[in-house]
Amino acid sequence: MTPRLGADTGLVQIGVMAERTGLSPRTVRYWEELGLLQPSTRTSGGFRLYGQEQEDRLRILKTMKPLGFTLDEMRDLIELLDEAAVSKPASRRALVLRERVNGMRHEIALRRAALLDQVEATTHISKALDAAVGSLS
Amino acid sequence: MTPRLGADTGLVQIGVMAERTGLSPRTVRYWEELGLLQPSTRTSGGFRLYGQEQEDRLRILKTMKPLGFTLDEMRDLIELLDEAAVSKPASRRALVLRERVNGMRHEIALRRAALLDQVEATTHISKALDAAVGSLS
DNA sequence: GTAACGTTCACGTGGCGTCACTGTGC
DNA sequence: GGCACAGTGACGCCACGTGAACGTTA
Repeated sequence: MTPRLGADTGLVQIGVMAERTGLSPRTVRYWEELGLLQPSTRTSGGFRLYGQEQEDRLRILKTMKPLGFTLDEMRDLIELLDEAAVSKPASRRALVLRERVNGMRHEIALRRAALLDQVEATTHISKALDAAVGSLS
Repeated sequence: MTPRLGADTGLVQIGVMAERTGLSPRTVRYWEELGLLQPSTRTSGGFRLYGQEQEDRLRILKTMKPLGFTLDEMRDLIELLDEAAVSKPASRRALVLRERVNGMRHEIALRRAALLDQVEATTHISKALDAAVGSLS
């Protein structure tokens, strides 16, 4: 009588979701605690259940994290996108959101530039290593 | 009678060096504690004195840090380069060092690839933001 | 019955910042 | 001799987790 979790719902428990996304269950719970995602529902016994939407979100988060955003910033961004998705165009709210999204884009452009600088730096270091190897040959 | 620190020696105290390199004195001392650099000498009273060589090293370290290396890894790299600089070519030691340098280069290539992936990721996120803004207009 | 899940709390780590107090030096 | 700067040592902090303990669920 307990509803099965199988193919019908497409929902999985935290362990499966963790495995799929390459995160630890512990980390998923931690991110939830910070407000980055909610399980789509829970079993009557309290087990978290996740669907495709959550998996997508986890992958996005996992991708964004190494860009140097803090988890709090990522939560803000996600809230922003969620809100934008349901906000009426041309509303006053939409104006504010557009403003904030532009701010984010600027921020991201800065990170991007920083990343490119760092790529540059790797070539410098490689050259230093080449020089070191050169003196050994 | 106390030796002057002025133009003759070119040596400066930690505060000046910190300012020059954009690091805090605390950071410079901390890096020393981890073995990343030594002051070229000290005053009789114990003040650290730094020269051009240390400044160069600090700049290199500062550049490398955002590439995702830990300070310990950076210390290893520096030791490696120092040793390579004084090691006889064609010695057995040189062989080992060349090996390790190659390992490092591989590691750096991996970081570089990761950085480029991250640059890619910024464009994806930007697109997501574009879409969000688009739905608001 | 056992593996996975739940919560809560504490601890660890890297990389410094920040006292607090003492010593140096121009 | 005054005042900024330097020294050491210890503690604090932040972000990001990772156990450990102990009970519940599938």
